Amino acid sequence: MKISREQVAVNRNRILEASARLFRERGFDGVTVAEIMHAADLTHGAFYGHFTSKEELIAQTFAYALKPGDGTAESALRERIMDFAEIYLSAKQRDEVATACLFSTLGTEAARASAETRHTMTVNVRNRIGIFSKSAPGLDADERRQAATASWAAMIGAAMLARIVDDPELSDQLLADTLAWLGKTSGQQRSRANTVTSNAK
Amino acid sequence: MKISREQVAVNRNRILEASARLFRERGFDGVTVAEIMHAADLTHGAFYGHFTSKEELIAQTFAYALKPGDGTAESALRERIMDFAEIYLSAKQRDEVATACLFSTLGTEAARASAETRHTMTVNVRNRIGIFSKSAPGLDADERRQAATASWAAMIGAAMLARIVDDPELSDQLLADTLAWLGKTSGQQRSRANTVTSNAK
DNA sequence: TGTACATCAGTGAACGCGCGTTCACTGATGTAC
DNA sequence: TGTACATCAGTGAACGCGCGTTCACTGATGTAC
Repeated sequence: MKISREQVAVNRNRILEASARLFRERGFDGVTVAEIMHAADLTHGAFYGHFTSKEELIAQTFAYALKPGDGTAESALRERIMDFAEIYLSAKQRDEVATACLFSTLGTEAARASAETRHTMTVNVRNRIGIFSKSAPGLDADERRQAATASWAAMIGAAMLARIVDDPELSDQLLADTLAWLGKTSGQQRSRANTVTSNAK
Repeated sequence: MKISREQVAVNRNRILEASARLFRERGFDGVTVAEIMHAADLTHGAFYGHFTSKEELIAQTFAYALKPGDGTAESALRERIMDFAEIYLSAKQRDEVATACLFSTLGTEAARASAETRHTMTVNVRNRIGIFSKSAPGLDADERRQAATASWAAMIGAAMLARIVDDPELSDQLLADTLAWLGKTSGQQRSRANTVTSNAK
C-alpha cells in the first residue's frame, strides 16, 4: 500500500539507523539487505524504492552517520581532544560497537569503498582535525594540527586494537595507556563539565 | 597427479603469500578462494587439501604474516619507535597495500574474525608493544609502555586514515603530521643507520 | 638397484546455498473536480 | 467539503549469479619387496 510522505521519510531514516548499527557490528559484507530491512521493520523488496543498490546504501549510511554535529552544548563539550578521548577510549565505547566511531569499526573496509563513501569520510577527517586543532597544544598552526591529527589517529588505532585483542585486560590496558599518553602530551586536563556529562549519559 | 613433499610445502606457502597480498588489497570478502588459488598458480580444487575452509585460511594467513621477526640486523633496526614510524608512515607503505601492515589494512575486519585469528593478533600486539617499550621514553615501565602503545596506535590509525581519504595532499599531510608529532613526543631521533636502510630499500 | 603397486596432491566439473536485485501485485494516500 | 481515480511505497515470490565446497578422476611420487 501507498504510505504518507512523512512515513516514507521515517522509513528511510529507520533503514539508515539499522544499517549504521548493523554495518558497525558485522561489516558491510556481514549484513544482508534483507536483514537491514527487517531491522527497520520493512520487507526487503522496499529497499530499492529508497536506494539504488547496497553500495549506495553504504554511501548514504556514512553521510547519515557522519553528518556535521548539531552545534549543541553537548557536542561542543567534545571539541577538545581530552574531553573527546575520555569518552572515545572508554570500555563502554569499545563494547557498544553498534554506536561507536565509524573509523574504528569500519575503517579498513571503508578504504576500499566507493568514491562517494570515501569522499564523505574525507570531509569528516578534515573537519575533525580542524575542530581538535583549535584547542590542541602547539606554538603555531602546524604544531597544533600535528597534535590534533596524531592524537585522533592514536584514538582510532587504540579503539580498533582494543576490539581485536582477545584478552580483556590487555584491551583495557590499550585504552588506558593511550588515554594516559594523550593526557601527558596534549597538555590538556579533562574538563570538569565533561566528566559530569559522561557519567550522566 | 601426486606431487613431492617439498612441492606441497612450496605450494602451501604460495597460497599463503597470495592470500596475504590479496586480503590486504581487497579484504576477506573481496577475494574468492578461486582467485587466491589462481594467484598461487593452482586450481581451486586443491585448496581443501591445504585448508579446511576459507576461515581457516584467514587464520593461517595471519599466523604466516605475523610470524615473529627473524632476528636479523634489519628487523632490529625497526625496534625503535621512530625508525619503525619513518617507514610505516611513508607514502610507499601507504600505497603498497599488498605488503603493508595487517592491522592498518584489515584491522576492522579482523576484529570480527575467528577466535584463532584474533588470538594470533593478540600475541602480536603484546609483542610489538614489548619491543617498542624497550626504547620508548618514560621514567618507568608504565610510562614507556604508554608511549609505546599510543605511538603504535597513532601509526596504525594514521595509515588507515591516509588510505581512506581521497585527497592526496591531505593523505600526505596525515602521515607527515603524525610522524612529526611522534618525533616531538617520543624524544627519539631517527637513527642514521635506518635512514640509510630505508633509502636503500 | 630395479620393479610393481599404493598413495595422495592436484584437476576441473558440478553442486547448492545465499544474496542482491527484480517485478507483478496491493491498497492507502493524495489530488482533481 | 465530498467523491472518484491515479499514484506509488511497500509486499513477498522469484530470479540468477557467484561463491564456498565437494568429488570422481589423473598420474607422479614414494614405498615395499
